Amino acid sequence: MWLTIDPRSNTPMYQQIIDDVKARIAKHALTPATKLPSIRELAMDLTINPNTIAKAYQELEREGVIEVIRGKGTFVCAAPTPLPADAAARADVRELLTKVLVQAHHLGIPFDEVRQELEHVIANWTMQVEEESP
Amino acid sequence: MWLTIDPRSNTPMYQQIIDDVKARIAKHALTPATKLPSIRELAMDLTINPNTIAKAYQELEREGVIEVIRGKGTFVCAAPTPLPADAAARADVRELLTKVLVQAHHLGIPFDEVRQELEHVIANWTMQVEEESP
Amino acid sequence: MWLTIDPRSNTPMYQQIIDDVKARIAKHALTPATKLPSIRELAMDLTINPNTIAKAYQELEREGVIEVIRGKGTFVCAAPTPLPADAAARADVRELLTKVLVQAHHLGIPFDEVRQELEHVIANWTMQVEEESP
Amino acid sequence: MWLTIDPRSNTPMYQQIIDDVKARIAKHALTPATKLPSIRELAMDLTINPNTIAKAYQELEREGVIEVIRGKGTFVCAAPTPLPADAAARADVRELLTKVLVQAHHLGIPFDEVRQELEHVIANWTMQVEEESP
DNA sequence: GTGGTCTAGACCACT
DNA sequence: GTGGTCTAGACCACC
Repeated sequence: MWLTIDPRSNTPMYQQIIDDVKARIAKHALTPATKLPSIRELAMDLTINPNTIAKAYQELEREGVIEVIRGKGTFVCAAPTPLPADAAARADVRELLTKVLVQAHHLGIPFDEVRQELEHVIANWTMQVEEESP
Repeated sequence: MWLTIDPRSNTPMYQQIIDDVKARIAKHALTPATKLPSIRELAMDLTINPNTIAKAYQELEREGVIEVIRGKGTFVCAAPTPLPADAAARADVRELLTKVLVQAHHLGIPFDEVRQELEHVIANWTMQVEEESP
Repeated sequence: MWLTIDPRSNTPMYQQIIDDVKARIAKHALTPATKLPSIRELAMDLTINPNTIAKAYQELEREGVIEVIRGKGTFVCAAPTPLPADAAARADVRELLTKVLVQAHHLGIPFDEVRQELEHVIANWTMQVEEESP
Repeated sequence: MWLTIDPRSNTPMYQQIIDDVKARIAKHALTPATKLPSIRELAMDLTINPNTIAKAYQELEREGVIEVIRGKGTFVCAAPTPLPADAAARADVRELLTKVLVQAHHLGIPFDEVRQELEHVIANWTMQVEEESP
């Protein structure tokens, strides 16, 4: 019903949870004010330690993605980032894209196909919510 | 004169070396058969432990990016990956692009701007070789 | 009409109530013998659990700030602390001021400005009664 | 030799460590590039769990106060905040000072004495490095 | 019920 | 040697 993580991945489990929640929010599969499962609940579900989920939730709260209300639960925040257009943010994205192109080159994929893949991913946005934690 | 790495970064130093070499190759700043600096040389240059560079070179060789010839030195390999168009490779790129879009969303950057940034990075390819691992 | 509390804050709600009442008294916005709203009344107003307000009132009574008279209501006490000048109290204030200066340092604010801010706060005392617990 | 914390305080131990390190830096008892004791070392010294210190160090790094160099240790950062004068920072200090004055009022300490105490604390800055974690 | 803190002890990655 | 992650299980504060 909820997210699936891979304990054997080289990216830590708490980070996988963070990434997955952020991905779900970006894809509108998780809307503002939605209540996330409680730490213990999710821990049981994933059969991992509650501390690991607590760490993920704390980091997400620190990033302003979710908010914790004492004794009530944790909820998805309203506005992700109301800033109009940050230069640092654009540089950040540019750097990520550079890394994608570097890897594409070493996989033998021409830039044209990267463009196509980007269009493909954008077109199917909000559709695939499963599978994004290798 | 050669690559610059940041010991403070949370990405391990050996990984920074790997990323930098692969980026230079992708940008044709390092062409096949080019000789890389020796481990000791580079270690002195960066004032870091030779073991760290050895680890990076080993991993690069394992990936088929460079070639170590005993007694001669280490050299950039010829063809990165001559496969025409691997499905797994495309899925790999698609996944990376998904992550970029997720982060762009949380930075408040619309998809249009991501497209623009991709074009910008492709247009300036092979030009900027400095600075991509902080 | 009355105090406003923030359930999102990391300081507990009952503590916010305590702080707010004490601040209002210190600023003479609440004078001795004034009747506070009843627990049920306030609970309805803030739409929070009556237990939370009861806890705050209990603590305020324990500190001698307010007085609960069964069947009549709760009232602001007369003299906060008539002691002339307690050494322990001064040490207490000194410690708090130390913390302020430490934080000011890490915010890049020189001590001169802290002095100015103190004068500013003292000058505008009893004027602003809203907003001091987010 | 190093900091002393109180396990029975209502402020969590990891927070006490954070506060103490920041206080020492503010008082120049800890200068940039100084190496902090290792997690295990400090854990032995304080006879508390290494995880608790790890949490404190991580938070301090997140705040930009210290920096971790993989496999080497943790060090005090150089510039705390080079910003000239932030309005939000001043408001932050103002809010803290308001709280100090509120408490001073309830302790029966007049504002004049608060002023004196502030001068006293500033005058003796960098002198007392012991005792600030009640 | 909720999340927050702490302990004990383990394993891993990096230098 | 360093810090980073995870587990098991405990206790507490808040609502």
